[in-house]
Amino acid sequence: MANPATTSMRDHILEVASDLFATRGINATGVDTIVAQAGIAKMTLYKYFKSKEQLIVEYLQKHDDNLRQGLFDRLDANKDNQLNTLINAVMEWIADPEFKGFSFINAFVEFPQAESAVNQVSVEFAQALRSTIAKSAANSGVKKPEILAMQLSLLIEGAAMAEQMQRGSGAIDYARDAAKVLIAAAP
Amino acid sequence: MANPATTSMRDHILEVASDLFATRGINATGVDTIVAQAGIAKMTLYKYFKSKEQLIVEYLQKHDDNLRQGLFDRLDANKDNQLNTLINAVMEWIADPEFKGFSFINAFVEFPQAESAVNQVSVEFAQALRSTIAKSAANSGVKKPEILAMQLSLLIEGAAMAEQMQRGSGAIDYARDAAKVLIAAAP
DNA sequence: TGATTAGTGTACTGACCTGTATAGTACGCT
DNA sequence: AGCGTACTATACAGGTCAGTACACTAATCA
Repeated sequence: MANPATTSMRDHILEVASDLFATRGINATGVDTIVAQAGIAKMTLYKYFKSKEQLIVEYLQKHDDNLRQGLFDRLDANKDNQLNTLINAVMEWIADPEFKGFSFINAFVEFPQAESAVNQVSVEFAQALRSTIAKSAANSGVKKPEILAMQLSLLIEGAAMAEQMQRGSGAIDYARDAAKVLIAAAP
Repeated sequence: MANPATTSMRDHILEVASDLFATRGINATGVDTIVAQAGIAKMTLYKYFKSKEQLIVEYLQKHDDNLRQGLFDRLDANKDNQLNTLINAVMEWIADPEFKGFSFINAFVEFPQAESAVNQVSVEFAQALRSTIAKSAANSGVKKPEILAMQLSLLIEGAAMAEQMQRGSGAIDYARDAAKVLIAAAP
């Protein structure tokens, strides 16, 4: 492990696992791979996480926290024109070369069964993002913030997929333009 | 197997596999499961398909053909207002309770590595859908059909994901509304 | 010094994976 | 009757999966 003093073992493991989940996919990443990449013993992983599923759920949680925190920081810094600020922040997030897709979408696809805890958590986070957008819309005086939020989240999720599938396709810019049109058209 | 006279063995296998891929996920569906569900011997599967990967690719191809054919039929039946016809057709496709997501998106997520044949085929089909939309846009006299097509495809893919994650969320209707706004705003 | 704690390394279990080998059966055609 | 084809059933190879057992080392702290 690189830096045991500043980074706790638990965080280190979660970080390595997150990176592998994001780049290779969740199901395609075995526990042995995580252990090897983290340079630790398997027992250590299972000391901090009771199962691979727990690791996955915490990975989703972490990504959600990061996204959420980034958005809130931007929104706090720019109190007016919240909706555009939010859209710009999300699009920059997607445009980052390190972006590997929204983890909750990927996890949802990899765990399609509603009984799965991973599936449930994914759905929750998708709804949370939508409700964050809705709050911004409400603050901007939009009459039916939930509807606009849904529409914007479609654009956002679509842009994330498109940009993942074909980097530099222009999806981000066109999504931003479309968002502006939809925002302007919302009562 | 149910009906060997009207359905060839090969089609039967592909049909069973497609159903399992769509409902359980591709990686989560083992060859043994397909074989058991189809009521055949494993050797028979490998007589018709040289690998699981080939089965996956043909599954994607089949779904793409179905979607494409459905759209063309609708477009042929309604020569004017092609863009709205197309959007309506896609949204009905998604609203179908049997709809389990666009297979090319799910496959792309399950096979994130660009080297994978499944990944490449998925990207191709995503682009093909976009170019179908672009043609309709061009026929409708839109100035920059590729841009509008990209925006509409974001909405479509987003709506597919949202409807998958939460049935009856209204995503479809709001996506349709958003599409109308974007189409009206396109030069 | 001695005990506790954190972590390592290796080997293992039992299940599941894709793909193959092999022997046998059912049936139609000539 | 004899042959070829299509398919089945079972077993297996070789690998990977998640998760556990156990003996070991190194460091900390009383």
